[in-house]
Amino acid sequence: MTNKPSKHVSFDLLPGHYIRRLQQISVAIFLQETEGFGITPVQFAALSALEEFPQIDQKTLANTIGLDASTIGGVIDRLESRELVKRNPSEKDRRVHVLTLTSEGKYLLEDINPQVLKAQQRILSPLKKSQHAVLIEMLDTLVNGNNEASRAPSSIKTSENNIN
Amino acid sequence: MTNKPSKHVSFDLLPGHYIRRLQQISVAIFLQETEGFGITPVQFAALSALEEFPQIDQKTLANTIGLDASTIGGVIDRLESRELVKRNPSEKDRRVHVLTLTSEGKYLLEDINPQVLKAQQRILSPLKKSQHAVLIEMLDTLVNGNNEASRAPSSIKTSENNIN
DNA sequence: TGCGAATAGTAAGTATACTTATTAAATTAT
DNA sequence: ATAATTTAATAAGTATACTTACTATTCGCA
Repeated sequence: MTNKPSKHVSFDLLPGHYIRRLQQISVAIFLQETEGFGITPVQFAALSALEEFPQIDQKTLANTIGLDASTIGGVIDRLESRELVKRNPSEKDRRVHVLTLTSEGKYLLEDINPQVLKAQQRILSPLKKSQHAVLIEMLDTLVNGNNEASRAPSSIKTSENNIN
Repeated sequence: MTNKPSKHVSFDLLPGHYIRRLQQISVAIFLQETEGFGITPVQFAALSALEEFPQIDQKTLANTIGLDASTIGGVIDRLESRELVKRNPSEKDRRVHVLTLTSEGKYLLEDINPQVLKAQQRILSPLKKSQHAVLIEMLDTLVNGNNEASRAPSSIKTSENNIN
């Protein structure tokens, strides 16, 4: 490594490069396995979060799935135009749009879930089964350990006592 | 702020979700550590690849850093407008643009390299030192093991799809 | 040699994902 | 109570990153 003529960095040894490539691959596999649903990974995350936490507003949803406030609007626009999600004005705070899953949204989630799981397994498939949990654990450590670096930190993880 | 997390949030146990979040964080840290250079991770990868493999064309560069052919054009546009890179017509093949690093490009690479290394260390910092190589190894396994899933694989051509 | 196939690059369209700025509404401070 | 601040959402601008479609050129082969 130090016998290289120049002091350039071999970009393919850098974690950032691998992380970017893995994200590209992860998205590609997700889209392949969920073909026909027309749903992106981010849209799926939004729908899942809405199923788990109904009636949340856009900002909370953004924080939950790790998105910037300015990004979530477009995501909701696309889900709303397909009537998978509804935007309702809040009575308590007129700035807020309360989000709800429609029945179609719920049905789609049910249908797509097995395919999403298949995609996740396929992403991990080059690793030995015993290594899957090790990787997840490491990713969790990296994401939560670098929480402050992200614009949209998942604050729900750190504030309460649910850290395991 | 006070949104109650569930013990078992399905989507954030999924590797795809962690990978997406880690990519966001990785980019954010890169940009923080290289502030003032105005260079993105992809642009850095392109410059590094050009330093290592001078005189390559856009397609080869795209394959080298794992980018789609339609994405590399814009990246080169931006680097060329800052005169970090030059597009030269090839004499052998008039379709091809041969790329070269300018002196400014080389100087910038030299200057930015320490900051890039710092960024990479910061990304990994939540892990124990002994785990760094384990993670890189796993990422390498995942990226190369899922090579065919990516649009821009380094060498794989799906010769099977001659179906017209 | 000539013609269809393949290739390099570009363009248009869609979807994250960020930044800063703006608007409207709610909250805090004086 | 009014002013200052904060907040939720949106908008405009930039940069990946993909898809399909298109042009220009080169290659393969009969």
